[in-house]
Amino acid sequence: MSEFLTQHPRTHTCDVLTLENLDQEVVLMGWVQSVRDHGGRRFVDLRDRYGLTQIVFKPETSASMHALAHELRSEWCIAVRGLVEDRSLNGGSPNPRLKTGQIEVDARQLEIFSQSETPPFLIENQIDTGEDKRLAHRVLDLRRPSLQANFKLRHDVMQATRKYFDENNFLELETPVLVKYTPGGARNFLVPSRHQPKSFFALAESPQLFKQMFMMAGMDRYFQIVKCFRDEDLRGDRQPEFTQIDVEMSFVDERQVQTMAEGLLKSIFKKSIGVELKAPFQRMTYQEAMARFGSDKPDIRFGLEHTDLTELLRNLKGAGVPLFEQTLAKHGMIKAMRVPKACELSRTEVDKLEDLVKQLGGFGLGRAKVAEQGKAWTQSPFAKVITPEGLVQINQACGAEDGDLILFQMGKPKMVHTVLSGLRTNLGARFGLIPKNSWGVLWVTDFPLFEYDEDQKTHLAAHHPFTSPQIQDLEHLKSNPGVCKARAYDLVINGNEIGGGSIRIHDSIIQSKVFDALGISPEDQQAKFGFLLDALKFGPPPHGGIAFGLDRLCMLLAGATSIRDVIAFPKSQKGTDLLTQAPTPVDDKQLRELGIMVRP
RNA sequence: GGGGUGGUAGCUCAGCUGGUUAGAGCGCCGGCCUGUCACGCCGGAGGCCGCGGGUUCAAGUCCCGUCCACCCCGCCA
Repeated sequence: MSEFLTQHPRTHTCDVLTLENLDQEVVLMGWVQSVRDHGGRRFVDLRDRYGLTQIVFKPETSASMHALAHELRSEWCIAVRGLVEDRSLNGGSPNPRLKTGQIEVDARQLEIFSQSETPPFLIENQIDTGEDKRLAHRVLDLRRPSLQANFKLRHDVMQATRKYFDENNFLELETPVLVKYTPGGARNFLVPSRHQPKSFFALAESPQLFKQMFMMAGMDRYFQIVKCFRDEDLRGDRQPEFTQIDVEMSFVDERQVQTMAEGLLKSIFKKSIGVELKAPFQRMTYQEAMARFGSDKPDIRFGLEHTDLTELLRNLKGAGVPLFEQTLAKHGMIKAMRVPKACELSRTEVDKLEDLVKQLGGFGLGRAKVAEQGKAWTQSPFAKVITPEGLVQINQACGAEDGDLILFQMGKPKMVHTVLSGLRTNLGARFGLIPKNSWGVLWVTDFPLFEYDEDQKTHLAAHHPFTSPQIQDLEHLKSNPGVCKARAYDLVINGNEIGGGSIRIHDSIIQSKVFDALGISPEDQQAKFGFLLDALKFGPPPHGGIAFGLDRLCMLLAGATSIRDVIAFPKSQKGTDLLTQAPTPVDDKQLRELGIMVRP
């Protein structure tokens, strides 16, 4: 039994003691950050969640404790009782970098709760350890002050969220995790049913339909901080299980959902990092975002905008450049990005950009350096063949002046946008064009309702099949689904998709038409979504909502570069848990019980 | 599914065109040290060079395969 825990409970945390506590007897508990042993003076930095406090062991205070302190090693868990002393009165010097740097605790009593093996890496903020090792020893990794700060921030975000929605009459309601499997969309994790052999649940990829049914049930305003599961390939900002702030409201249009979301974001930014966001947020249509930035989640904190040259060059019949002519003949797109001369790129650096282009799926990188008052190009494969008129018009369209570099990309629009926006992000970061401590927040609106899938030769829902079409497009649902726009909106922060939502369909006739456009037969509609269609028969309210990626939001607020730094126990990129080694095979007995046979 | 980067001591990394006994810094262990806080000084231990093949008189180094981590494309209604 610990004498400390029964007789001397903790009196303070390691961040609070100052000269105001002089001569008080205090009890601190925590981990040994470091030991500096001078023989007659032994210094220990004691660390807990809150901070560091220096402990000093002196033979004249306690010879036995001074001797015991000799045993101490990094990460041992200890308790210390002693008097708060002024460092500078003891022949020492204050440490201005520590909140508690004016004082030290002269230890009269030391208890070692537990010893520690030598940790595989240092517990300090500067992380220079491979991520696989950090994840394998996640408990130690989480002891780092920087990660502890991340999780404090995550807590603050969640609390701000709950408070905000509570104050605005939202109910925090829960939805099932084990749900009906529905094909389409993200791959589902499957859970075999023991009671219903050969049948499976899916883990919810989002609470979408349940929150809509809450609206139909008259709950009026719903929110939930909820885990979602998607069995897709991972990225730095994507985990197979992640957390959403999920919201749904009745009797609203886009603007009201967005205003509510802006209030939430303002509150979260204020309470977690003390930043005042200005609302309403900037707005941009999907079309404009793609045209100017080649992305539906543009980082608007810097320039390097794109120019579409397709029409211009079509009018000029390719302007003498065979590559342009071929692209136009194949109905491809030609876009350019002006890199101002301030962003100096050597020829070899531009050559290296070509590698990036290929990584992004492009074939090559057209280029031209503007010279002679915009009358000539150098360092360009097009320079010899382009018509003078074409050259001048391209320069003008791009706003390019002498010394500027124009980068070209042409082909299928999707590829052109992927490559050019990838280049933009890369160069923006390389030239430090992104202002520090700035927040590029915007709504992207007017998304297409459908995307055409070239493999399946069919239209798929761009957002999800319950998204309401814009009213002027209703007539095109059948005849020309490709032009229909959705009442959908994304919230983008610093080039990250942080949230997305829509106004939903509350009219069963329109819902059927959308299903028709998606090529889902009436029988399938009934089999897959019968419960929803049924609910739509009983007076559904107009409703809409939004969901935010809590992990991504916390990542941005924490200044982290990976979502894994704000998830306590994340998975590796292959979806495995390096800490517990999950997933693992299971016993035959278990499989038999579930009626499952595993292929060898 | 595809492309890229990396894997050498506990950690971070160096190791050239293949050539003696594979190095450094930090950490670790022992000793000394009464004012450190990146403490200092002296001494010491520590290696399946990711794994499996191959080429060669000789492989950390070259070739093939494979595993793992990370980044990107596809994918993520």
